[in-house]
Amino acid sequence: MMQPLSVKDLQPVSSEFLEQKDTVRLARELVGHYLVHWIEGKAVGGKIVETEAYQAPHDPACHAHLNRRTKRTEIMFAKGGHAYIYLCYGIHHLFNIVSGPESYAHAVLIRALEPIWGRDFMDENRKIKSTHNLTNGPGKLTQALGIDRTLNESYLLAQNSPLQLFQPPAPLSADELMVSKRIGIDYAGDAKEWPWRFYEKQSLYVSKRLFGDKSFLRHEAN
DNA sequence: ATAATGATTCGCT
DNA sequence: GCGAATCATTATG
Repeated sequence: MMQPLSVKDLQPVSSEFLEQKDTVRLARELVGHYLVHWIEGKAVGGKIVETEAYQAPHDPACHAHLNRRTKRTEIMFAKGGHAYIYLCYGIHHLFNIVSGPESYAHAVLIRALEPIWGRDFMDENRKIKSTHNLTNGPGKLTQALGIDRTLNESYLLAQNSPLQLFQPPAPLSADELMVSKRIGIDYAGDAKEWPWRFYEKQSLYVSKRLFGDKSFLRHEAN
């Protein structure tokens, strides 16, 4: 059977990949990639299984809607590969990968992860029993990985970045992927219907599935 | 299994 | 002040 996947065997992503202008496509393609937070030389992270695209200027759900520049949104205008991490509901740190060329305020929210490396560290951070609840949500995964706003604005492609992104050994095929509307943006009018959320169909580590997969729900209850 | 609610801080009007 | 790209807990059927 397969050896456990080692970070050493993975290729970092390219700057071209993260600077592509089509951020919806990037969000789709990032599913299956690997995110690592290096903590005292140890890898903590896993496979990205759920993402959402946010794209100024025409996306009302994007913090930089209409290209509004504030202290908070400024980093979204940087070139792809920077981290945009902000505090949500006063409690949760949400991790985004800034994307597109410089001056394009685009980002991909990382919503769920399949835990692979540093499980002990994650368990300790999360203090929760079920492994299915470790990283299946944008606030949960940052807590598990120890990601907070001290890492805001860091550049993931820098030589010794504490946060790194790696390519999948093989790309995910189209039939392994699901598309849905984005979550938690009811205030965004029309845009709340846009199909800009992507997740791995059979993953047990997705935050919220579409209607109708009863067999999964039974599985999840364990 | 679904619904309601409190937590808690920051950005912005 | 208001509301937020969320989550855990509690209550109820």
